[in-house]
Amino acid sequence: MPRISSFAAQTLQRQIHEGRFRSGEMLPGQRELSVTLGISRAALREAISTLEALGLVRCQPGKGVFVTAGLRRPLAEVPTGPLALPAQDVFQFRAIVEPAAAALVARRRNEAARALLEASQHALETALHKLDLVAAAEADLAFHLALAEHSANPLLASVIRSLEEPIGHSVRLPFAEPEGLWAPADEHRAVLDAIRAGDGDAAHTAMSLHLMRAAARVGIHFNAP
Amino acid sequence: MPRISSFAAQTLQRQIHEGRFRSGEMLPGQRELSVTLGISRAALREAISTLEALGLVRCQPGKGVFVTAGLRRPLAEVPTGPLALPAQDVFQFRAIVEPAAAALVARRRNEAARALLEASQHALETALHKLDLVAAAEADLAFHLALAEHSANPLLASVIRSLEEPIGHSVRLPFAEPEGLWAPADEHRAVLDAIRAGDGDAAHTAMSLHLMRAAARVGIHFNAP
DNA sequence: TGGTTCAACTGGTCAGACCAGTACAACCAG
DNA sequence: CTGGTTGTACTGGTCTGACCAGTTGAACCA
Repeated sequence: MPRISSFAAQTLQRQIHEGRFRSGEMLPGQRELSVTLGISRAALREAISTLEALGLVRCQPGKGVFVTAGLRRPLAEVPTGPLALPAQDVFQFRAIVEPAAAALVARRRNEAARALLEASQHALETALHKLDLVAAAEADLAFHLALAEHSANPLLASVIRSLEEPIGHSVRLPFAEPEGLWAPADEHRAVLDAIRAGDGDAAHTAMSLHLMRAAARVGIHFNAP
Repeated sequence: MPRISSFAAQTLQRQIHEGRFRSGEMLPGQRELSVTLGISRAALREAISTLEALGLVRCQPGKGVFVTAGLRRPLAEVPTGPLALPAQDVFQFRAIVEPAAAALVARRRNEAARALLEASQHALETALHKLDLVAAAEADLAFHLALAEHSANPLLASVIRSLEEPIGHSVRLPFAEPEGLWAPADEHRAVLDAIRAGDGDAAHTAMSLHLMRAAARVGIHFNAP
């Protein structure tokens, strides 16, 4: 890693990500910053050129260097809490990402993932037999989270994981309706069957159908993606 | 536009894309090049920093500056992204959420959204005409962000917004390839046409295709969701 | 009070110097 | 002749200190 300017670029990048410099804020002056970093202004300016090309900062002659990097708060920005997000939006978003996750899991044909999902499914059915709705909602959520976790896409997994709370809420909603109590379990089974068969398209369809029906059960309709 | 180093970066970009300097070749020495361009070496070096961040060029101390644009190179050598996310995962995730966002925008038939997207498209084409890759990548990213922002789903918008940097990085990658420079603009136009027509399915397909091709341009293939 | 001026910032550019690697040719000892 | 050493002329990387051109705001004067 020889190259002071690269090092400086990485340092600034990290500090921007860590929130040391926030979006829209001005960086310290180049003269001051070069002293702080212990490098010359020329090297600093090369680092800034790199950051500007990467779209993290923007220079304005006579004014300063401003951070333009996006607000780095994926989770904090999403209002969590049951009432913060319209259930319709949550269902719509889930209908976008979860079928994709199901399809990815199916195509992976991963034994461990399959076993975990079957365990969740078993827990859900057991809970329903005992009419333990709290445990059922828990197992239902676990199924969806496990699916995301084993999609082999870290981004997808992390996004769904970060939405655990609103998803948990939307999962709980249908259990408040006495009729069709077993519908979620049946629909999960369809997803599971497709995964067992390694059929990505079928898993996608099954999960899509599941979400659409779950939403319908609580009187929510959304535009299918 | 007053900024010698930007001008130099654009000039070199053009010369690389026009074949004045070919892939793998060494650029003239910085001292010589600065004289040729009529600027100081410091300014030239800032321009080279920009090109290196864009992945068009690679500096090797003691040897020279080499053109890497259009070279089939391992992904590891691609300029390091802000988050250390594999580009393949980013493209796969984008291929899940962005087509859905495009479809939602198309079905909304919102005039303001359409105008904003067309402005981004115009900015992209203008930048490409000037071979200003920094501005082009910026306009490209703006198009994708605007799409998410006007999907009318706050969750979708927030998730994509929070991934601005990895997305921005994956958007920049293809611009380092000299061939198919206009492909992103053409593919965006297809998406825009579908949105104008209010055809959600067509928008979904067009965006899906765009992401698949953009990934293919940098040698990345992922399982389509 | 209102307009002008001035000084202290900001980033942008420049010139010239030096260091640390690389490459290669010339050289000299075996 | 061969093989290793040395010298030298390149390369990019860094630093210093200077100056220019905008921006800003306070001090000043009409």
